[in-house]
Amino acid sequence: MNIKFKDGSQGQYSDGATPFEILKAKEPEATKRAVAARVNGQSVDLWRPLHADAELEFLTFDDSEGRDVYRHSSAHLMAQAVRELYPGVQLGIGPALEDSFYYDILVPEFLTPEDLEKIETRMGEIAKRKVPIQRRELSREEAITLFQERGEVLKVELLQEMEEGVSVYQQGDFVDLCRGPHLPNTGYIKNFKLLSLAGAYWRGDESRPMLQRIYGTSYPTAEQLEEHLRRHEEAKQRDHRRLGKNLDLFSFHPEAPGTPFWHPKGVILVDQAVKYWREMHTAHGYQEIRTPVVLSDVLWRQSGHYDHYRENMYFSRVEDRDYAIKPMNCPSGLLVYKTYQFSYRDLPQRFAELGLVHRFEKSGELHGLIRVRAFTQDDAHIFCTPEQIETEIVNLIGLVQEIYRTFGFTEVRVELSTQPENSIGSAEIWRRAEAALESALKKAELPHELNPGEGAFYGPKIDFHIRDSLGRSWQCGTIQLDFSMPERFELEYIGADGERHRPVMIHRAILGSLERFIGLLIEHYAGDFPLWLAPVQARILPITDKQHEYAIGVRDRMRKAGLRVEADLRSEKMGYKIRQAELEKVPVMLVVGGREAEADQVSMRLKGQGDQGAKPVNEVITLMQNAVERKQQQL
RNA sequence: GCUGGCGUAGCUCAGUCGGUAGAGCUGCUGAUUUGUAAUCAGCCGGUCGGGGGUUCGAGUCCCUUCGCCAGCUCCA
Repeated sequence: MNIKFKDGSQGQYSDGATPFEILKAKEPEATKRAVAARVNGQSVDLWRPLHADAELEFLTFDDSEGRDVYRHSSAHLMAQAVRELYPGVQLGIGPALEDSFYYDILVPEFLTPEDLEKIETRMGEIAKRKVPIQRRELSREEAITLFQERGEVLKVELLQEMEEGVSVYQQGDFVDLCRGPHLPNTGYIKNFKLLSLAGAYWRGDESRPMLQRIYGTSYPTAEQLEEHLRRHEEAKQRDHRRLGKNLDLFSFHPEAPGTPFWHPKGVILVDQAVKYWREMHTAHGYQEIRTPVVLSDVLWRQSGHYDHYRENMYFSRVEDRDYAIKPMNCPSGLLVYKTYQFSYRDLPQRFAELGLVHRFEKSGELHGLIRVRAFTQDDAHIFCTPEQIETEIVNLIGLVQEIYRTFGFTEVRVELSTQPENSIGSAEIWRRAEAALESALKKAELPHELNPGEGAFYGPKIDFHIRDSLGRSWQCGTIQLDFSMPERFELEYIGADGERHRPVMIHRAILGSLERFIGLLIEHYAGDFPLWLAPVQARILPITDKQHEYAIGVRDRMRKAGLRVEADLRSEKMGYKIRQAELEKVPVMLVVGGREAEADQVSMRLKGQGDQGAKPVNEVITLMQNAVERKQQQL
C-alpha cells in the first residue's frame, strides 16, 4: 500500500503494517517521540495495522492531540493502579484536560493524600513493566457483558447510551471502555504527579452519587513536570485573595459571607476603574441613572424574576408589604424609561447604572471577589428601535474591546448563549433575537463559541470571559437582547408614522461585576498595577531625618499635582524602606538625601527595575502625570 | 448545597502519645542618622473559630455549628 507523509514524501509498505513499524523503517529516531498517529486525519494507535493507501502523520507530545493521548493513557494508568490497590472500586470517566487529567472513581472508602502516594508508587511500578496497551473492538452487547462481569455498573450505564460498535483498551488485567487512541505501552508515562482529590457528581448530576475525582498530570520529561509544578506555585502567588490581604485592598468577614469589605487602597482601585468607565460612557452617549436596592415584589412578579429567578433572590417584609432586594437592575431601568415620552428621534436611549445587586449563592460557590453574593454591575439598558439593534451591538462590541484593552486584557473568550429551558417570550421572539446577535457578531468579525441553552431567561446573550490565575474562566461582559421586558412593561415610543411602537431593550455590562473585574485585574497584574490604577503611586524615602522637611514638601507638591504619594519617615535604613515599598508593590520610589534636597531633586527608583538616577522634582511629576493620563502599562 | 480538607497572636506558621500555648514578622518603647530589597535591644500580644461532650486533665479525642480552601453543581 502507498503511504503519503506530511512532509510530502511517500513510500510503499506491506499490507497490515502499523504506523509504528512504518515510522521505525522511515525514521527510527522519531519512534521515541511519537505517541500516536493520524491516518487520513483521524487519530489512531501506533499499533493499529493499516490496510489501505493513506495519508499518515505522527503525533507527539508537542501536538495538543498528542498531549491528550499521553494524558488519557496516564488516566488509565492511574485507574489501573487504583483498581489493583482498592478492591470493589468502579470507574466513571477519566479524560485528559488542557495540562492534566483526572479520573472519577467510586471508591468504598474515602481516599486520603496518603492514598495518593500509594497510587503514585503503584503507577510507577506498572509503568516500569511497560505493559502493552491493546485495543479491542467489540459489539455493544459483548462490552456490556464484559463490564457487567467485572462489576462496572457505571460503565454499563455509559454503554447503554452508546451506539453499536465500541472499543475497549486493555493493559494487563485492566480493561477500560475507551475510544482511544492510547500510547503503545505504560512505559511511555515516565513523569507524573497526582495533584488533588475532590468530589464530583456522577455525570455532573446533583441527584446522582458522588464519585471521587483524582487529578494528576504527566509529562515526558522530569523538567517539564517540574516546570508545571513551578507554574502552579507561581499562580498561587498571584491569587487575588492572597494579594488582596497582603496589599491591604479588602477583607472578608464571617459576619457577611461572600461580600467584600473594601479597604482604602481597594477603594482607590475601584474608583479609578469607575472614573475611566464614566469617561468612556459619557463619550459613547450614555446617561447615568441610580435606582433603589429594595423594590416591591409586585415589580418582580411583573418582570418575571419572581417566577424565574426566585431561588437566587433575597426577600424582606415590612409593614405587611413584601419587598425583594434587587438581583438585577433592569426593572428599575424600565420604570425610568416610562417616565418619559420618547419619539423615534430620541432613540436610542442609553441609561447606564452602577447598580448594587444581591444574589444568593450557595455557600460552596463563593470565591473571593470573583464569586460573591453582592456586587456592583456596570449595567446599562439601551432602548432602541428594531432597526438600530445591529449598529448598537456592533458599537457595543467595540466599546467592550476598547475598555478591556485599556485594562491590559487581551485574551478574552466570547460566547453566544441561546434560549434556555426556563424562559419567557415566544419562539419567534427568541429566533429574531438570536439571529440579531449572530449577525452583529459576524459584522464585528468576532470569533466566538456557541453555548446553547445558556441565555438569560428573557433573551439570548453574547458573553465575554476572562481567565483567572488558575486558568478558570469567568464571565465579565455580557450583551443581552430582550424583546420581552418592553412587552411586559408596555414600553412605547412614537414612530415617524405618529403611531405607538414597542422599543427593543439591550441589557449590557462590560466589566460585569466591579468586584469580579477588580479580582481578575489583581491577578492579571499580579498586584503590579499600572500607575493610573496603583493605590500608592509613589513613596518618598528620606535617607535621614534631616531630609524629612524636604520629603514632606515634595510629597505635598506631588499631591497637589494629583498624584497619590506617601512619605516613609521611619528611622530605618534605605535598604529596609526600599524592601518594604517593593513588597507593597509601590511603582515609584523617590529617594531623597542631602544631595537631592540641595538641588530640588529626587532619585527615582522604579519597582522591579532599580535606580534610575536623580531628576528634578518637576520632571518626575510630569513623567508620572503623563503615564497616568495615557494609562501606560509601564512608566 | 454536595464530597473531602483546613481554622493556633494583626500576618506566616510550629505545637510529639491528652499533661502549665511557641517562633519569626508586624506593632509599641528606646538606641541608631543610615545612599537603593531586612540595624540592634526590650516589651506588648492568645477564651487555640463558636457551642456542647468524654476525661483527674483537651489546641490535641467525640458531637454540633460558623467560616475558609479544592472540586462538583449553579452563575456576573
